[in-house]
Amino acid sequence: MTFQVNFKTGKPVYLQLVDQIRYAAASGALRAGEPLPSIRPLAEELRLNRNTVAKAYAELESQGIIETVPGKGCFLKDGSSPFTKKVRDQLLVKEVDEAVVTAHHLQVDRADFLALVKERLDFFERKVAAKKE
Amino acid sequence: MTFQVNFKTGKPVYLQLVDQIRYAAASGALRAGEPLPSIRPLAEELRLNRNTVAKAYAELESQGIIETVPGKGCFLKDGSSPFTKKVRDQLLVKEVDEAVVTAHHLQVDRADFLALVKERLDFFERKVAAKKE
DNA sequence: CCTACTGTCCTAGTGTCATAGGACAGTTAT
DNA sequence: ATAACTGTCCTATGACACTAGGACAGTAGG
Repeated sequence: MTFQVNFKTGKPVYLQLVDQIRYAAASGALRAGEPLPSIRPLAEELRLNRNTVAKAYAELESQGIIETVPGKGCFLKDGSSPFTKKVRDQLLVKEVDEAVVTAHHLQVDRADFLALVKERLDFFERKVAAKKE
Repeated sequence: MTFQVNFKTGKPVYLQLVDQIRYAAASGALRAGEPLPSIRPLAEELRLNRNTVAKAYAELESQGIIETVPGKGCFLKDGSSPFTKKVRDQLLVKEVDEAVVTAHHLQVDRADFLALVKERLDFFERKVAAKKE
């Protein structure tokens, strides 16, 4: 659970944090019900202002990924996406299309692309399995 | 070749244009060597400033997708990605991972996700084929 | 040459992002 | 009750991205 932010990328720091926490949750480094690092200590460790970290957590809560309990802290929610199947597909199609369009411009053909997708699915599944033992 | 931008999304307008032109190129609406709409007329049609459109075109050129000829205009380049296989995979992995992580949080399982990816690949292939006739 | 078109550069105005610190409400243990 | 935590809200400030309009350079055709 070690995060890294970069000021030079142009991408807002709080969104970088959001991505990394989403990634940590999907790869099993964080599990449902576990507490996230407290805002102030994490901000100090990353040399950020507490408000920047707080903004990232607020964004994660609005995405339904974490839950904050007043006075206690923030915790990773267990599954149960708050969206309907239709909305979830809309969200996913958007991201999948971006990858497909990029593959086209990079001249990566269908077979190579599918192989890459499977490889990354395996990668995450292995990570989650390793954490469960 | 009709584009639409939205000021309320928070995403910079010039990046929305970049996405749409990338999409148009990948789906066959634009083909290699064809000229893109001129900056000023397109800006007027979309009610944007010329520089906003110009910035989108500059970004596309830096991505190796279009080519601008001084005094003449901008044209869609033919394939031949300027990146090595290794760099291309790095770029793709980043986008694929984002989709995989999102799928995890949306509780979409491996089979459904792979089916969606194949469906979108088919979708683009059909569009390109339809334009070729 | 001159006009009309192409894209580009330069300089402002506006807004967002990140920092900073003060104050507040809820929880927990002493 | 007190102290030490948790997250939250507020305002102010500096840096930078986005948008916008004027002026400029290259190209093509009358």
